[in-house]
Amino acid sequence: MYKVKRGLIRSYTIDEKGKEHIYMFGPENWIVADYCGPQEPCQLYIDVLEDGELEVTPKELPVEEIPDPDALLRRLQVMQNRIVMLMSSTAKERYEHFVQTYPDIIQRVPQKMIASYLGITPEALSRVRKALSNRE
Amino acid sequence: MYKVKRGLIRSYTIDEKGKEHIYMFGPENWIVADYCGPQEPCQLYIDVLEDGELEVTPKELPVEEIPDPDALLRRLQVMQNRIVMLMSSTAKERYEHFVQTYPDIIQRVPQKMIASYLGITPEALSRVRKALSNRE
DNA sequence: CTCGCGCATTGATGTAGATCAAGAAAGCAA
DNA sequence: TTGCTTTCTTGATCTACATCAATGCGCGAG
Repeated sequence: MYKVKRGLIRSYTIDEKGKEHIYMFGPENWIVADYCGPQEPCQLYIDVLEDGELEVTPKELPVEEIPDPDALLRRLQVMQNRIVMLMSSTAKERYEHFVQTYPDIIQRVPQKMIASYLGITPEALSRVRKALSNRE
Repeated sequence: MYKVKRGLIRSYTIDEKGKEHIYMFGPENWIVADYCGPQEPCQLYIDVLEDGELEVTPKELPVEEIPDPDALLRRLQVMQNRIVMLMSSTAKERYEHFVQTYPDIIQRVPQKMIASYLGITPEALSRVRKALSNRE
């Protein structure tokens, strides 16, 4: 469980076909963690995109001492939105939503990572962007 | 925030095109809630599939008094899996995973709801099932 | 029983986005 | 600067799944 003080990190999985899927970005003040059970192997990888400073919490911590329970609720909310979005929106809609929600992140990571976060290929994202910029 | 004592409930959204998307099923001992912010309108609907008994917690409850914080962590884990799955798996893989994970629910709800949970159409689910039963 | 209605199945066709391949730009090291 | 690597773009084709439409199958109400 990492709390980002400065910098930018990402967490992602690699599926059976070897493809990376970005699960979330962690800019300043976000908490990034792999919430897997106590014994099961975690399925997320985490790495650093921009140097910075992290605060690490061991996952053995008893639940009662979770530093910021509100953050958990906010996280649930974000994930809920993400699921609804993955089920009901097109690539274009998802991208527009991402731009609105995380305008700063767009500047800070390569497009292929945004594509990966959105669940589409870099090619598809490129075309979406083109379509949007054409119709101003 | 509902805790299911007996019975079966579901939560779902309705998108702009009027389509329903089942967000989760709530069998015995599950907690179902819409984790939206304090003011924003909730986006989930909840209704009952099998009569039973619910325990209701008002959402104004301060975070510290959340009855079962472990449940929140488990929930995060389930949602994490769901997101990864929506991004990386085909309809068939998602269905197989669902069957393994919730074998009982399959018996209890109509297929169209399972399709909706998986993010596919009932027709597509029907074909997936046919394909699976053909190759034994 | 039988009528009606929601659910499941099946087929034909459409489409968003994936995949493959090849260039063009943009970093970045030396 | 030059060259090398990585990212972005563009086009052609392919495929999983959606959509539309028709048919069959329970099942509950009358």
